[in-house]
Amino acid sequence: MNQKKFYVTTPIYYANSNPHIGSAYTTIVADIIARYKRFCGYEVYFLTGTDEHGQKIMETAKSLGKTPIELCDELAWNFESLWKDLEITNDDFIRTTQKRHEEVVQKFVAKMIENGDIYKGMYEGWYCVPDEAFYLEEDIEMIDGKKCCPSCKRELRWVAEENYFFKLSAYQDKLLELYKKLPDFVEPEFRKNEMLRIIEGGLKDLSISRTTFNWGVPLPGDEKHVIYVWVDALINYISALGYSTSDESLFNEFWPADLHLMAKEINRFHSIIWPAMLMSVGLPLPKKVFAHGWLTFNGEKISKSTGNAIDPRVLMNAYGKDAVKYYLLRDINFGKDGDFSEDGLIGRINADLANDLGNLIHRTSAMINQNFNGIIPIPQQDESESDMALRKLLEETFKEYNIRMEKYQFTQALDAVWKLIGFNNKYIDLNEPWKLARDASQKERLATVLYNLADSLKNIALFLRPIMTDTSKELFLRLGYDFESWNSGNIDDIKWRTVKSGNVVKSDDPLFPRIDMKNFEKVVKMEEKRDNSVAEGMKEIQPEHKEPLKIEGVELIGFEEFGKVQLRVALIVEAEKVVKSKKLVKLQLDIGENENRQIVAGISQFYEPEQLIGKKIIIVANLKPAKLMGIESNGMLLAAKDGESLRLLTVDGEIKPGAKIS
RNA sequence: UGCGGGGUGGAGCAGUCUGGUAGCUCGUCGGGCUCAUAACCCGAAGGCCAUAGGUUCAAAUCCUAUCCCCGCGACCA
Repeated sequence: MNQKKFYVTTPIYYANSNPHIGSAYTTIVADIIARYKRFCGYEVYFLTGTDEHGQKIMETAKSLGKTPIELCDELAWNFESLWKDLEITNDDFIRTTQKRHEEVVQKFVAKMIENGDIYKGMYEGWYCVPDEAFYLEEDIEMIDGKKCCPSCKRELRWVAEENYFFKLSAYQDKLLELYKKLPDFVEPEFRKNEMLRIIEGGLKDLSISRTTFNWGVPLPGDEKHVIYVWVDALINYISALGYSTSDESLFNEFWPADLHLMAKEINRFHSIIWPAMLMSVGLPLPKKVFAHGWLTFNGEKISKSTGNAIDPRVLMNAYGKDAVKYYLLRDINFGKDGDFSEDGLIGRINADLANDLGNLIHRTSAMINQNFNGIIPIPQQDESESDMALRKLLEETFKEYNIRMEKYQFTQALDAVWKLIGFNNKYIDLNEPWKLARDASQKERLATVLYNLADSLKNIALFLRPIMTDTSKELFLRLGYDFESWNSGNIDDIKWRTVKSGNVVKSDDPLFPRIDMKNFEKVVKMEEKRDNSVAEGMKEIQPEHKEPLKIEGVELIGFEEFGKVQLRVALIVEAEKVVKSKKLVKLQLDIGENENRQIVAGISQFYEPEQLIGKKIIIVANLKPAKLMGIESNGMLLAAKDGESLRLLTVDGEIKPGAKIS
């Protein structure tokens, strides 16, 4: 028997910060796809992991006083334990610092070298040493006949750093061919078009090695260089399968991948660079790359700086895994950007889970209890008009559900299931079983109606199985099945009149109680989370978890460290709006000791220039100069910001400009 | 200004590729039912599909131009 195979991957997440709802989204979807495919009889391999090399990780580790591997260990653990809590069914968790991965990376790159796709070149250009930045020829400013930095006006130096390059440009035509041959290679379609435009616009060779730091995989043949993180990271998809090792059985079984899932910002790496790399070493290409959209949270973009990077566990613990998963898939059209809001989640829970599904379960089991002592009765052979309609709808739902799931259109798949749920509620009204129950001659009809309803619940449980696993399982148990019959279920068990008569229905508390908004406190409070208290709440909710590593702020700093920041009082002498800019105001400051200072601040939405003149504000006096819209800024003013409003920090009473703050 | 996404009844969205009665959920209003979680079922009101041109027998859908909103970057050091 040649069993159908399916290999699905998430990106490996960068071990630079903790998982949030965004990374959870990708992983949850991958998990649902894996579960669905298994349900359909596929042998599935599902891979996720962490990306642990690169300069950023080195720097983050340093700033936390840890070694890179200590940082990675902690963060990898945080990811792994989150997936465990979410009951993600990944088959492997790969870390790029594992030996099994690093060895494959070296072999892979060695092969690229062997095939003549890597060459040593110069990464060169006009470099501003103080700014640590390269500038393009067209951006350079000419001052006194010298090439100068457009930002700080200092003279630029021609700098050349030795690097290895991958001949990505050589794969332009082959990639175009690939996109032409497989129109569905990249989805959604608008993402494919985006990639096509990038390819058509011309591909530059990719610098794939670095010498300025060493936290990475050494380049074979020239160990001064480490391999560029992205090249390193992408190879995880095959290193996890044991490619080029003594045991290639997984690789032979599952490669090429059926689906690489990710968010849109890293689509380019998967749709252009990765296929080119595989072409270079002569391996088959993945069958599909799917780049989904971004989530906002309550309408705001998710970012660590605004503090709304919610730990998914907070929501899962408060509302239940299934509810959150249902909401994510039902309300956010997979592929496009979408908003995750707690109100939306509660709305779905009440309308769809409590009112429609939960209530259907409850009323059905209550009637079976009342009329048949909880035993699922035996139906009559005949089908009434409403029975036939129910049967027809079940068959249509089955088709629609599978078509949609195959295309990763979860919203539409769930929509179809909920139409079926809705019709079952209507079916009850059409048949009025409470009236049948009062008429002894209608006992058989009553049995049929209730049997059909129980049968529907069983089918609904199966439809929901890949997505709402706990609910599906619980529903099976309530219908008198044991765990084993649920666990061994298969998509083809979704069939008309196959629930077992004689099973004893368990009546229990409502599966999804309604959430009464009046007496309910939301888990995420927009105000509080800004000061990190979500992390506090999280500790309480799940004390069994090791305390999550805190990357952003909160850690204590020493006095000396604070002392490095020089704060001073400054008098605003002049203020003018920067032309053509939305936010910038240029300020001339008196900072005492006969010194004047120019700074540029992004506050024009909050203050008119006239209001500013004469104000005494607080500035950071020893900040590196920066260039904003071509204007030099030598410092930064302090201001308090709360959502839409912003107020400057000032001093309480008279004090000379230039006074130091300590 | 670049790149990308979007503007569809009060709210949130689908439909746009492959033109042909504008659909779903929530909300509102009216009715029904009582097995059920103040749930369920039926009905109604409410949209010139951002704007202006064009193609067509026919445009939310195709073409052109414009306006507005969001994300990233540029200017939030």
